[in-house]
Amino acid sequence: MTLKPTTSEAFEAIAQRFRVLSDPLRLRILYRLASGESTVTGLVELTGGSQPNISKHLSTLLTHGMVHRRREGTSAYYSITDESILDLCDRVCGGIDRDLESRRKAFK
Amino acid sequence: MTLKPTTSEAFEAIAQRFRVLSDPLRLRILYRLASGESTVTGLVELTGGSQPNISKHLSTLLTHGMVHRRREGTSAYYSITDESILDLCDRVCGGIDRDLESRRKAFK
DNA sequence: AGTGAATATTGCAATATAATTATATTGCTT
DNA sequence: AAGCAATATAATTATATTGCAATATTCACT
Repeated sequence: MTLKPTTSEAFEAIAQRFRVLSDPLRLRILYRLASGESTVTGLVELTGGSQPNISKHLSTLLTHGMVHRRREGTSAYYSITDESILDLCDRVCGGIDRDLESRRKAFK
Repeated sequence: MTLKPTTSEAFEAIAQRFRVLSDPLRLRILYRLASGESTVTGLVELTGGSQPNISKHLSTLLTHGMVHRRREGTSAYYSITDESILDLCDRVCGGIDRDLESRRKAFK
């Protein structure tokens, strides 16, 4: 462990980041953006969510600096700010995977 | 990216893990447990939280497999199940750090 | 200016989460 | 078995989050 948070502000900050990632729809959006930028409409079509809902989730992702917005005409193109965010998700995925695997072993 | 979640169950599962990590007090507990197991009372003293509150947070951490509980007498010794959880936190810390650093540069 | 398309915002209802207080359980020790 | 210490569980209140429906904004085009 290289960085050790001590103040409550630090813990709040970390918790907040995790919270942003704690919604399935936001995760879906991020994974989609991993393969390149997309418009709101594109994300609406992919996810099946409503336009206002997607828009709002994108707004929170933007607020927390996880995505970047490029405006062009009436469209807004969103992209991932920091690819390492997906590394995080990947690690969590791996953790779940290992967890399920070990439970599977214990089962049989 | 090695694992790509597709089903909504998968996204829910990932989101859920992030959600467990999205509370400052739970993070504080995990960081404390990084330096070895601890009793509930120990964590109460460290964090300044109330006993029932700490107990409940430990219970959710236990439910989601992030900590292990060892009972001994009237005491319960909690420890981290998987150290890699803290790697996650560390990465988030690093992300915040880089973020602040770049903003600092942009500022001056 | 007026219309339509893309995106953003707001108000509302439902649900979920967190902390507190009070109470219950569990296991020593005498 | 009674009392005490450590932990766990309700029940309650306050707050936050989510999604939907309706509305607003912004820009392009005629």
